[in-house]
Amino acid sequence: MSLSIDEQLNVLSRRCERIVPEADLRKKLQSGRKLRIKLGMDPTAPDVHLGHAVPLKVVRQFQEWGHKAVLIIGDYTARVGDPSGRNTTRPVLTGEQIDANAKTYVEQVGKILLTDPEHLEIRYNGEWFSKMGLSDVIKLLAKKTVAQMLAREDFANRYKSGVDIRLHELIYPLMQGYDSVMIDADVEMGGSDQLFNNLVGRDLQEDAGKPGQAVIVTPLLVGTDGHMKMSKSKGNYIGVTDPPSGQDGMFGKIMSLPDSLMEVYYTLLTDLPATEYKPLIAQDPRGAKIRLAKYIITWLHSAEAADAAEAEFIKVFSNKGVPDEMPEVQVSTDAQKLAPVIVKAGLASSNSEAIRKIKEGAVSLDGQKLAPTDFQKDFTFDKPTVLKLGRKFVRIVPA
RNA sequence: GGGCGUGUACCGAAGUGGUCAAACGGGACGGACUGUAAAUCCGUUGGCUCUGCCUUCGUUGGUUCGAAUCCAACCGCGCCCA
Repeated sequence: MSLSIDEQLNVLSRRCERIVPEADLRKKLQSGRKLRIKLGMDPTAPDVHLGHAVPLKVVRQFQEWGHKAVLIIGDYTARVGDPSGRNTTRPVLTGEQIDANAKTYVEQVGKILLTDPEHLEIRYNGEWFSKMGLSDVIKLLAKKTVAQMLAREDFANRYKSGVDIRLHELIYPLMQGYDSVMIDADVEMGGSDQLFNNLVGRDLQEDAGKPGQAVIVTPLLVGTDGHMKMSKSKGNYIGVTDPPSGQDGMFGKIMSLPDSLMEVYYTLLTDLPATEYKPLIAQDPRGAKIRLAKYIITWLHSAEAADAAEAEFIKVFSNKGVPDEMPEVQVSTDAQKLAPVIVKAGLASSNSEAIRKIKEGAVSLDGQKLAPTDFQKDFTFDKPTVLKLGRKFVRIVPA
């Protein structure tokens, strides 16, 4: 349990892209104090995914060494509403939505972190921001210059390429940094895109006459598409509460990852030694993927769920079978066209799309592929029937 | 406040009076192949009561037999000047 400081830093290095400044972190670890490890989350969407899991795993590591995680829920910033992304004015979230999101956050984060009060403190930044007056805000703004803010890479890029930057976005780093001042963070965790914001926190703390936090950033996890950062809005994420199997389950999502991602996923999401997974990936990429899928499901669900998911996967995809569990739609027993049924089953968003899919040969009933002209036919469902479109299955049940 | 630009489908981007539901690329989705990988090939990518009809090219109103294309006003965005 009592690793030397060097050993601790070595453990951390697996998931840390940068530690700034490393000497400072070393000093904090040496002090023997119980450190406060800050991690901020915006409750704008209710899903925690594997991309978040990377810094969370590091936080968990700190917890196990006896330190305390401080989770900041950015309720105040969410309440203001972030209009970045020009054409989609994001609706301002209501207090209830934020509370609901925050609650599920804490639940989901609990899959990864220790949640007892000794190890976890949860704070909402509305606690201090809601009390600030304009003069306080101006004082905060005066801490930094425009040039300093524009030094941030993504601001600089947007500015250069003419994508607008709203003024409140410029002050986000300051707000986030102010959180660090208020909770006396010793260390702030984040993805590598947070480096700038986190360093602002360090500056603000020192400016306030407090010790500055050390900043640790983790690599960004690439999403299931294989090239963009995992994020909710890109739809390329694996949620920590996703079901183990099924069409949107973890097993399938992990199996469909590009091989090129295997090594990073093993490094960031498992604790297996490189000497073990590297040869595995090289020799048997498919086996490596199955092992990874089972590892992650065991971690976030259970070993039994992992076995079941594997069995299901082999049955459905390796042996082209039919899954045990699938969503059901109730449909009347009258003769009817198939397209509306496909829409009702959620496999297409319009009749036209459903008809196209039939014409493309993507649709089958009980394993019988439909002919392109079958969209004109009437079908009668007097017994349960398995409808398949692409990889997705739905059971049609007579009502 | 002034000048100059610009606004096309999920994104980028053609199209400057009819042959435009709108080229092309990316993405996405399907099919073949496979390891639900990659690569490759093929198809689809506004809606509908589907061999036809309806609605779309920032918004509204006009010109015209006919407009994404011309005119006007308005709105958004960018750059420059103040």
